[in-house]
Amino acid sequence: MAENLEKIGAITQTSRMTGDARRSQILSVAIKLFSRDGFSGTTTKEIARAAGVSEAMVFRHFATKGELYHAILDHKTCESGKFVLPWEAAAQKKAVQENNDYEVFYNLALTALENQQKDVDFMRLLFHSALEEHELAQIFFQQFVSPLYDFLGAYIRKRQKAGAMREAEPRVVVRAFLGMIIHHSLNNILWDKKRRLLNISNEEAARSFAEILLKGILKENKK
Amino acid sequence: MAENLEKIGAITQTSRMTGDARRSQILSVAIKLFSRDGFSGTTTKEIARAAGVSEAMVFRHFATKGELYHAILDHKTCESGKFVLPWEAAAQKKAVQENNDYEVFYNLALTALENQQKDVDFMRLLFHSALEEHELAQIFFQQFVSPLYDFLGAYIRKRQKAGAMREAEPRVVVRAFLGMIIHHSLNNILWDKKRRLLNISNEEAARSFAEILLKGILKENKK
DNA sequence: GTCTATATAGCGATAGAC
DNA sequence: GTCTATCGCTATATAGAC
Repeated sequence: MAENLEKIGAITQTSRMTGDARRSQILSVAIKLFSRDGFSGTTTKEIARAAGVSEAMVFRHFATKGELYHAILDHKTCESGKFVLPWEAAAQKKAVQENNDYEVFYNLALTALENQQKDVDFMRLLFHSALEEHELAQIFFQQFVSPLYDFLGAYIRKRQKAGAMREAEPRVVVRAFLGMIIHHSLNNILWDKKRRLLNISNEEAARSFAEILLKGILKENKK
Repeated sequence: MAENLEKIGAITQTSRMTGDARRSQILSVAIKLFSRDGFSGTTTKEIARAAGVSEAMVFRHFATKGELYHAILDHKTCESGKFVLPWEAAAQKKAVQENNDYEVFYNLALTALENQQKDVDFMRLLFHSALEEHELAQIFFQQFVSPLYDFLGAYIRKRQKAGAMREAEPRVVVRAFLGMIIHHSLNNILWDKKRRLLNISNEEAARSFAEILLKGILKENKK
């Protein structure tokens, strides 16, 4: 089913390693494989081979295949949680305070796009587990998506009260904006790398999306 | 792995059926199962059980598991191709001719959202196969997504030339708009049914998305 | 810590009776 | 057209030597 393990970047370090080193090495090849083929599409044999150890070693470090998968999800959710939350960056806080709408949306879009591009494996893992209705989807949802809705929703509400934005349900606006970003990332991951339907830089995408959200595409404002 | 086959709506018709009837019955339960658990996550035994027949019957109708999967994808791509293409509807053609921007985008969004809601199985199947890099993704892409970019892109270009829309790469605008729609559907399918992050009608969503795309959310047009 | 060898179960797929 | 029975294979997981 999965042929070329070389592409996985299999570490052919066959010499003896410390427990922890081996453990994280197994983890790292497993991430690649699970993110490529999903949980049931990946075999422990493949993982062992890609890590350059016997299957028994995998089961020494992780009692079951499911436990290995969980370890990855935990690891990834934690690690990503740290670097993905864009609104905690200093620049973003400043933009929010100064009501610099464009900066707020542009920064968010750009940070998200870059992070998603940096960790394609995590994106694939997330989608696989969402489809499989694995708990990662829920954890990620609670830790990241939900707060993001709150943050952006609150900002929009503030700007509406200030009379700067027109009336519209903030959560719907958030969904629209996140939709542009995530759908674009998803396209990049799943199609565009081969099919080149749309080939633009992250900066360009972030700028376009922020402008569309704020100004729309019509020339005349016919409200 | 997959416990409650009852939820699949397993047909417990055990009496003798005609070949075609049995074939499409197997197809229909297989659609449910594949869309829920993906290709490698679904076993032929489950399919047989859900269809109320023996495994041997499944293999009489479909030589291999892969062939069954293909039959589903073909079937679904065809069937959906017919009803999903929104720009062929009369109302949509009229709106395009009359340069009724709002109607064009609203109709497209609403049609897409309704179709996607009608056929959740197909959406899940599509995502599974996209992640698995199955050919359905490519077929669907060529038959549906690509023409949609062309259609909407051409409309936007026309309106830009007429001076009604500001300069912006049409394909990026298309991506932004489709992003809102598809991401919203995806959320409905994967999360919202349980978590109720955002609970709005398709009409409301289509209206909001069309308005955001066309007018943005700012009150003043500060170009 | 790592291996080979193996247990056990479940998979896709087939044979042959009815 | 449908079944039971079973094959050959591969999956996860374990035992025990080094």
